[in-house]
Amino acid sequence: MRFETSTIKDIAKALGLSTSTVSRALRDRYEISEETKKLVLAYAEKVNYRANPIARSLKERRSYSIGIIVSEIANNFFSQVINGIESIAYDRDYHVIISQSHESYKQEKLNVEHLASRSIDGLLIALSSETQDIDYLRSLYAKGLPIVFFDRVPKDFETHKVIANNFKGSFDATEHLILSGKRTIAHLTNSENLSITKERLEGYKAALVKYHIEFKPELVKYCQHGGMHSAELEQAVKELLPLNPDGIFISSDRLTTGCIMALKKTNPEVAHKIAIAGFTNSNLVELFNPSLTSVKQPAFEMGQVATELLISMIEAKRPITEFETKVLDTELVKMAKR
Amino acid sequence: MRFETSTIKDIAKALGLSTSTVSRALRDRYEISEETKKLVLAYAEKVNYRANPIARSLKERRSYSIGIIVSEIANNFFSQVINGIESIAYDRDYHVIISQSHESYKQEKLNVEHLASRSIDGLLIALSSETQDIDYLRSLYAKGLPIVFFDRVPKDFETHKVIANNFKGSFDATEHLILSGKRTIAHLTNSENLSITKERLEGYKAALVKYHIEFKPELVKYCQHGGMHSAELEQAVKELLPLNPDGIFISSDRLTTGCIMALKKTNPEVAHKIAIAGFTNSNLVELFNPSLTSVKQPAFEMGQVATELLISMIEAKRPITEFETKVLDTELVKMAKR
DNA sequence: TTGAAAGCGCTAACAG
DNA sequence: CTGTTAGCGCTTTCAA
Repeated sequence: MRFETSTIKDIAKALGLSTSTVSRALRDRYEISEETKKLVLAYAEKVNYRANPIARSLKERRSYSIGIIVSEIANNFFSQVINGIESIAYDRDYHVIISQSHESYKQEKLNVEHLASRSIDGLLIALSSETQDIDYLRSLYAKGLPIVFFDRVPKDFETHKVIANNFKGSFDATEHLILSGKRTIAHLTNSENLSITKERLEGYKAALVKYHIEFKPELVKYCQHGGMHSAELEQAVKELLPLNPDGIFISSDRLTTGCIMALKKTNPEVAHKIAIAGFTNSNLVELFNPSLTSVKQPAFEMGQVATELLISMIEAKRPITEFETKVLDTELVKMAKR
Repeated sequence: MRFETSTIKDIAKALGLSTSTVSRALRDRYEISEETKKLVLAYAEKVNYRANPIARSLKERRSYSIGIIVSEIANNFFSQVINGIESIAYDRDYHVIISQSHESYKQEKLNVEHLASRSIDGLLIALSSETQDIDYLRSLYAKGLPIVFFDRVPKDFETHKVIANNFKGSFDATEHLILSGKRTIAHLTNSENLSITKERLEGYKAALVKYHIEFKPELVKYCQHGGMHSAELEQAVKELLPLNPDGIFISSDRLTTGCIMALKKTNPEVAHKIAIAGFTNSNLVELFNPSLTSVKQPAFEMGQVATELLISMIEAKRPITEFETKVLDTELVKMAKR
C-alpha cells in the first residue's frame, strides 16, 4: 500500500542487518541463526510489519490469489459455492477475487483475461450460458494457468472438474413428479451450450423411460440467456402452457424462480395447478408460493472440493497428467404438503 | 503473470527504442512523436502486449482497484450494490475486490487489512452488525486510504457517505400498516450498533406518533447478529407473539425473510394473520407467502454514487475537506391483494 | 550464517 | 522528442 509502512529495508537498517537476512528470517528460510530470527521477528512484530504482497508478487511471479468466475453472485447457488471456496482458500493463505460474467461470453472472457493479467495463480470457473468457444481458456491453460471447472464444465478440456450428479438429481426430481401422478411433464432448461443442460435432460428422459412415458421434444424449452431476461421466460411459459403440462421440471436456480414468477404473472390461475420441481439452492424456497420440490446441489462442498483441487495444481511440483472429475450428490427436498 | 508475455523491454528491443519511450507511447504521455507512438502501439497490438499491473502497482504505489466490504454477497441488497459499483468502476478502469464480513467484526477487520495491504486505492464499506470500534478504519484513513461508507455508516467519521432515506422508508412502511388498520405493530430490527437501526427506529416511532399510537419498547426486538442465526430470529418471534402484534415492521433484508421463515416454522397458524412490512431488495418477494409490503432501497444506484464519490477522492489532487452524505429515496412496494 | 548485488516490469526525473 | 538511470519492496543467487 502506498501508506507509510515499514519495509524490510527499514527493519534491516534499524537492526543493522542486511535486507536479505531480514527476508530470510521473515520467510523462515535456509539455515538462519535462531537468534537473529527471533530478533527480526520481534522487531517486525513491534513495528507491525506487513510484507508488501505486490512486491512479492512481482518478484515471485505469483500472487497467492485465485480468481473465480460465476455468472452472478446474486444467485444462492453461486454465493454458496463462493463461501465454500473462501473457506478453503483463506485457510491455505490464498486470497480470492470474484468476477461475474452475467451469462455473457464477452464479459466472461474480459474478466478472465483481466484476472490473468493480475497474476492470479489459478482459476475457478463456471462457464456462462453463452460460452461456446473456450479457446481463450485453452491458451491460458497452455501458458501454465491452472484451471478447475465447476458446475458448468466443458468437454474436451483435460483438467480437474467438479460437478453435481446432474443426471441423478434430474432423474429423482422427474420421478418424484411422476409418482405424484403427473404425466405431462415439461422441461424448462438452460442454453444447450451448457454441460448441465445435457446431463439434466438425460436424467429427465431416463425417468420418463422408466415409467413408460413418451418423451416429447416440444415439452422441452431452452432459455439461451439462462433466464436473465424475464421476457425470455415469459415466452417459454407462453409456449409451454398450450400443451397442458401438469408438471414442470426446471433445470437451474435462476430459471426455477424466474419460471414461477412468469407463471404467476402471466397465468396466475394455472400457477397452482402445475406441479413444479426444479434445481435451486435458494434458502427461501420455504416461503415460495406456489411451493415446489427442489433439487439442492452441495454448493458449499463443491466450492471446497474445487479449491482443493486447484491449490493442488498450483502447488504441484511437476506437471499433472491425471485429472479427476468429482461428482457430488444432490438432495431432493420434496414440496411441503398443502 | 508468470506466463511468458512480452514486456516493455521486449518491445523496446524489437523496435530499437528505449523502454521509457515505449512506456510513454503506451501511456500516451508527454510529447512523444506521433510516429513512434504509432509504431509502438502497432507492435504492441501485434504481439498482444498486456501491461503487468503488478509492476505498475509497485512502481506507482497504487493498484487501480477498489475494495468492497459487505456482510454477505448472498443478499440481494448487497449484490445489487455490488453491481452498481462494478458498473462505474469498470468504466473508470478500476477493478473491484469483494470481501464478506459475515456480520463479524473480526472478519471485517481482517478483510480490510488484507485489502489495504494489497494496495487497494480506496475502500467501500458497509459495517458489520457487530462493529463498534472503527479505530482500525480511522487509522487507515489517516494514513491516506480513501474510504466511503454506504448503508451502514458510522457517525463521527468525516468522509463521504451514501445511505437510503431510512427514516422515510420506515415511516412509510409503518404508516402503511397503520392505514391498513393495524394498531399493535412490532418492530424487528438489527443490532443497535448500526446506523440504519437507529434511523429506522425513528421512522417507525414517528409514524406511531402521527397516528397517536403509543410506542411500546417491548414491541421492539433487536437481533445482534442481524439474523445470521435462525435461532436468534426464532427467539425474537417467540418473545413477540405473546404481545399479540397485528403487524410487524422489519428493518433489514436478511431479517425480513428470516422472520417470515421463523413465523412459518414456529407458528404457521398466525403467520397469515400478521401483516408484514419490511426492508428487502429480494427479487423474489412476489413469490413469498405470506406476502408482504416491502421497502426497496435503490441499491444499484447506491453502489454507483458511492463509487463515484470514492473515485473522486482517489483522484483528487488536493486533500478533500468537504464531505457529503448522499441520501437516496426508498420505494414502498405494497403487498399484493389476496 | 550473513551480506552484496541483481532483477522482477514498470515509471519518471533528468539530461541530452 | 528520446535515452539513461534509478528505484518501487522483495527474493535469491553468489561470495565471503
